[in-house]
Amino acid sequence: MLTVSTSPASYHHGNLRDALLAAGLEALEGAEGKAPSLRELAREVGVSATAVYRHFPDKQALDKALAQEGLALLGSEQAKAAKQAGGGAAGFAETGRTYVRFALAHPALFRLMFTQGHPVDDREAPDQARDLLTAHTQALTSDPERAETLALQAWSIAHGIAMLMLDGRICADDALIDRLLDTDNVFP
Amino acid sequence: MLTVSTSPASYHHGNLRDALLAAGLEALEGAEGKAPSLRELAREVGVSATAVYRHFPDKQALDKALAQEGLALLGSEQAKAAKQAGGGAAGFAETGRTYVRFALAHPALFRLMFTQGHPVDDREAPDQARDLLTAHTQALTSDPERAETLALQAWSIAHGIAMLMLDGRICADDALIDRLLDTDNVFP
DNA sequence: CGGTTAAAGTGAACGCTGTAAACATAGAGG
DNA sequence: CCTCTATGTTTACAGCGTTCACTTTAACCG
Repeated sequence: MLTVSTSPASYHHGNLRDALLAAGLEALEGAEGKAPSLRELAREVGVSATAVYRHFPDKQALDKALAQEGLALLGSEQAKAAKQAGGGAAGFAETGRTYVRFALAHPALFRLMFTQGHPVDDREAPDQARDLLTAHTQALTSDPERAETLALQAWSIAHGIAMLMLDGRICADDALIDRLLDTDNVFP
Repeated sequence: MLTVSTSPASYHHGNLRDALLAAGLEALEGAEGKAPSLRELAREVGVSATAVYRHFPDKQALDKALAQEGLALLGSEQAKAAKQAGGGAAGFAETGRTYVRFALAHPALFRLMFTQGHPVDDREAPDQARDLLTAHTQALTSDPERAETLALQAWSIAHGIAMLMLDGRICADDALIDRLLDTDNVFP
C-alpha cells in the first residue's frame, strides 16, 4: 500500500507524495468528520504549502489520490473477509458487511471516497472491491446481465446503508446491518 | 413551502431568512456540484455577509435549513407521484423512483441534504418522505419490526442508487433505475 | 405623541483556505 | 567541476466563515 519512508529532513523531502498521502490518511482517521486541508497536510509533513503542487496539480487531485488509497484499503479488507468466510455465497455476504463496517470505521475517508465529483478511477486504477463484486455475482448466475443487476443492487444497498448510517439517518448498529443486508426474504 | 416576498429594498430587508433560503435553493440548482457560500448568498440578496448572522447562528445552520427545505420538496414530490400511481404497492414503487430521480435532478441539493454531519431533523421537523415510507411498508405486513426492516431496506437501496449515480460510479440511466429498484426477483 | 429599546442591518478586521509567480537549492549526469 | 532539472521556498492574492463595534429603523409605551 503505502511505504512511509522516514527519510532525513533535508531540503528535498525524499518522497513527499507518499508522505502527504500517509498524513492525509492519518488525519482522516482522527477528528471526526473533518477533511484535512492542503496546508494542514503540508504543515504536518514539515513542508511549505506550495510544495504540494510539485506532486499534485490540485487539492482535488490530492483528494482523489487519498480516495484511491481508501478504495484499495477497502478492497483488501473485503478480500480478507471473504476468504475467511470460505468464499462463495457466505464470502459474498461478508463483503457487504465489511463494506458497511469500513464506512463506519473510517467515516471521513469513506465520505471522501464517494464525495469526489467524478469517479476515482478513470479505468486504470485497479479496484479490488469492484472485482470481488462482479466475481461473486457472476458465480450466482449464468446470465451476465442478471449478474450485473445483482452486483449493482448489492452495491447499492450496502452503500445506502453505509451512507444513511454515516449521516445519522439510521442507527449505526451492528445487528441492524445484518438485518438490512439479509435480503433473502425481502418478499417471502 | 417558501414565500419569496418581493419586499421593498429598505434598510431592513423584511424577511431576509426566506430570501436567503430562496437564493440558496436557486444557487443549488445551477452550477453543477457547487454549494453556495454564505457571502455569495448575502451578495445575491443584496445584504452584507454579517447580516446573515441575525437569522442563522452558523453557516451550518443555514445549510441545515436548506436541507430541510429540500427534504420537504422531496416529500411532496413523492406524495404526488404515489397518488398519481394510485397508491398501494404501485405507489410505493413510485416513491422509490421519485427518490432517485429527485437526486439526479437536484444533485447539489440532494448532496447537501445528506452531507450534514447529523440528521436534519431533531425530531421536530415534519418529514413527509419518511412518513410515506413507514405508511407504505406498514401496509405490506402486520409485523411492525418486519415493516421497519422493509422500510429501511427500501430507503437504503434507493439512497445507494442515488448516491452511486451522483458520484458517477454507476451510469445515471432511467432504465437502470427501474431495473435496480425492481427487487421482486432478487432471489428467484 | 415623543422617547426608549431591541431587532436587524453595516463595515472593518482576523485567521484560514487554495492557488499563482518568482526565486532557491541540491543532487545527478555529462 | 559545472550545469540542469526536479523539488523545494517565500511572498502575494482573493475568497471564505466569523467576531466586534457601530448604525439604523420600527415598534412599543408612558
